[in-house]
Amino acid sequence: MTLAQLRYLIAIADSGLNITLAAGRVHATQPGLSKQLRQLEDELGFQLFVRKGKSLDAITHAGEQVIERARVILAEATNIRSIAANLRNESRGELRIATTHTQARFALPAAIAALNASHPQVSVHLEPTRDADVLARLEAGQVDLAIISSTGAAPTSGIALPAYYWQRVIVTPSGHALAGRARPPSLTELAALPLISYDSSLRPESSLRQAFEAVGLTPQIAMTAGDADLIKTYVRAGMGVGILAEMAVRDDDADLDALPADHLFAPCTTWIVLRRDSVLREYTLAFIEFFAPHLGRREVARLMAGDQTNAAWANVPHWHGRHAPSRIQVA
Amino acid sequence: MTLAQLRYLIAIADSGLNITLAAGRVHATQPGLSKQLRQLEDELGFQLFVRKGKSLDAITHAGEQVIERARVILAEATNIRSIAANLRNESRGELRIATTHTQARFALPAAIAALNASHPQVSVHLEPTRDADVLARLEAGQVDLAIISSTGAAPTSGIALPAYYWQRVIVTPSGHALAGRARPPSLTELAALPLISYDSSLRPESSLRQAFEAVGLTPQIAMTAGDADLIKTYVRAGMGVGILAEMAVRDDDADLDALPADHLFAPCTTWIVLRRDSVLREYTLAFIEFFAPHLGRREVARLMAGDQTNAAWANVPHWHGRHAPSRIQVA
DNA sequence: CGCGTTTACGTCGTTCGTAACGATA
DNA sequence: TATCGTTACGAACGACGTAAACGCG
Repeated sequence: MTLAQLRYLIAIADSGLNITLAAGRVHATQPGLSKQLRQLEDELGFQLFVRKGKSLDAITHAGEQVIERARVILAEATNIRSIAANLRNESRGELRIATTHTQARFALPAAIAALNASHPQVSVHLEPTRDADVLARLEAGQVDLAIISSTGAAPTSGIALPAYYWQRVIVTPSGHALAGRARPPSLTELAALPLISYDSSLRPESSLRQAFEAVGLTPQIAMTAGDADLIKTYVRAGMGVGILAEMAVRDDDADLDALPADHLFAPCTTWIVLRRDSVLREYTLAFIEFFAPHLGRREVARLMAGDQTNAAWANVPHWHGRHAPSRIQVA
Repeated sequence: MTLAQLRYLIAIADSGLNITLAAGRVHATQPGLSKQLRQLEDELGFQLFVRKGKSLDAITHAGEQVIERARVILAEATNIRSIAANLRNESRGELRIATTHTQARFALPAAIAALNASHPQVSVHLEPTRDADVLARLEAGQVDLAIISSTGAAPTSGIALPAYYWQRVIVTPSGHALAGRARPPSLTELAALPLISYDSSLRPESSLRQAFEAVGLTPQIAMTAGDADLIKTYVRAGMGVGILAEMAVRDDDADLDALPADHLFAPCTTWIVLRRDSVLREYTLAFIEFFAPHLGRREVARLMAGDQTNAAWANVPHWHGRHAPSRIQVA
């Protein structure tokens, strides 16, 4: 058993059991991986994968267990290299972030630009990931940190640092009846309109859905999209009223009206999630502080060490606090 | 960085920074380790050890961190091999146990004999370890399980399974005044006598000491020894009254009188402690069940998974329950 | 016939042990 | 001078890549 064999094993598992693809990803040749996999299986004395003909068809039960352990080994090996890189003030490196479209499009650019200015040698990889898969990618070690939102409690896997709070807003075409009035819209009024929101609002545990159901209403979701830009496009086209994150409404949306909806829906928290026991590169800490200024090196170190005292929770800002005045109308 | 390099690194750290000794322990040559260590340091770009002349003098701060990570890596590599060995019903193996003298001498022999009968290919290594170091050796991966006693709460490091309860007994030479009476001895009476007990009873947090101090008495410890046999020897010699674990009093101590002391001292619990996230060989589970029959495969699996429901706690036996009638007089 | 895996083979790099050297107490 | 670590060297092993063969859809 060697570190290379374990690395190949993980690459194969993460490439959908396609050895050729995995070989490319680890910058090696396909016969090399094939042979090393065989040798590992020989040494362990059982199959890690189920073969169908010559191809790999599935992961063995024992294979799953081994892969789980191998991930820990590779993560710790990376940690050791991070310790070394930090110690020698190595400025190059990469930062892999798994997050959702809204974060990547509206919340992250400022922080990434700042990081790029202060650490030009760091290449940032934004990995677009479906909501449900973000934490899995983090746990699998495919990314260095995850940025994800939730209503209420922090994600249970990994270590979650609260970055900021945000609210939903109601978006209509400019001049829509809803926007002109003195009184903010109610849930009942919204339920009568065709709504456009994120894909995740179709899930029964969606906080949007739950807000309606709590008062016995069923929203009429005319359309969903994974992407705030798409939602805005279809709102412009008159397909319905958009409900989306306040970060997604910007100055260049002059042809849209945005109404606050914090009286209707519970606030959301955006979390930075880190792997437990991971050693962070210096630039990762810098990025975290750019993104969430209340999370300085000291606070992150304390939270990573498992300190549950909520000192960091006290200063979590609302999204507004850190950016140019929003276009959201105050009713 | 290779697994071998990390193994050598740990061996050196665990051999008191003596490379020659470490080389012997990993069955390799001294120049080999020396070179691999240098290569690892070159790759990481910093010194893992502080040199004094040619010798290793201390571990670097960064070295400590790397060693910590390397231990995790090696432990997980061992776990993978354990998965494999279990899967192929490998009957050979070794079981390394760190424990105190009393356990090794009086509590473990039956379980080890039973294990040897059912798994003759398993070689058991009893590692005599000072009380305070038992858990450190477990965490360092030098042993597979630790067996340790405490009054009250479970050890915090690792996963502690309660094996049995026990009490202290008062041991006197046969015919001693204390033993002949109708009433059991009081703390006040004991405090007036020269006592012989374990080394650990000198520590201020010792539960023996605390029992006396709770009622404002200071015991007169005439002598301590690490070893119940030594204590009994000096009790026989008339040097004083022994206070020791009930397991240490056996049928062949006919020339000693033993009085129960559970009305004076709080009960103790003996724990089996396992590393978190360790994969146990089948024979380790067998051993645990021999030693503590209420800890079957299912219970251990549940506790290892982090289940905090105290189902296993309900059936923890007292030492008496599992052995031939004790010689301890019931007052 | 294309895609993906395995087999075969030659080269290169690396590790390891032996032996000699060096430093330190 | 004994102990421990480093350097030097040669042999052997093992990994890797290229090229060709094999199976499968």
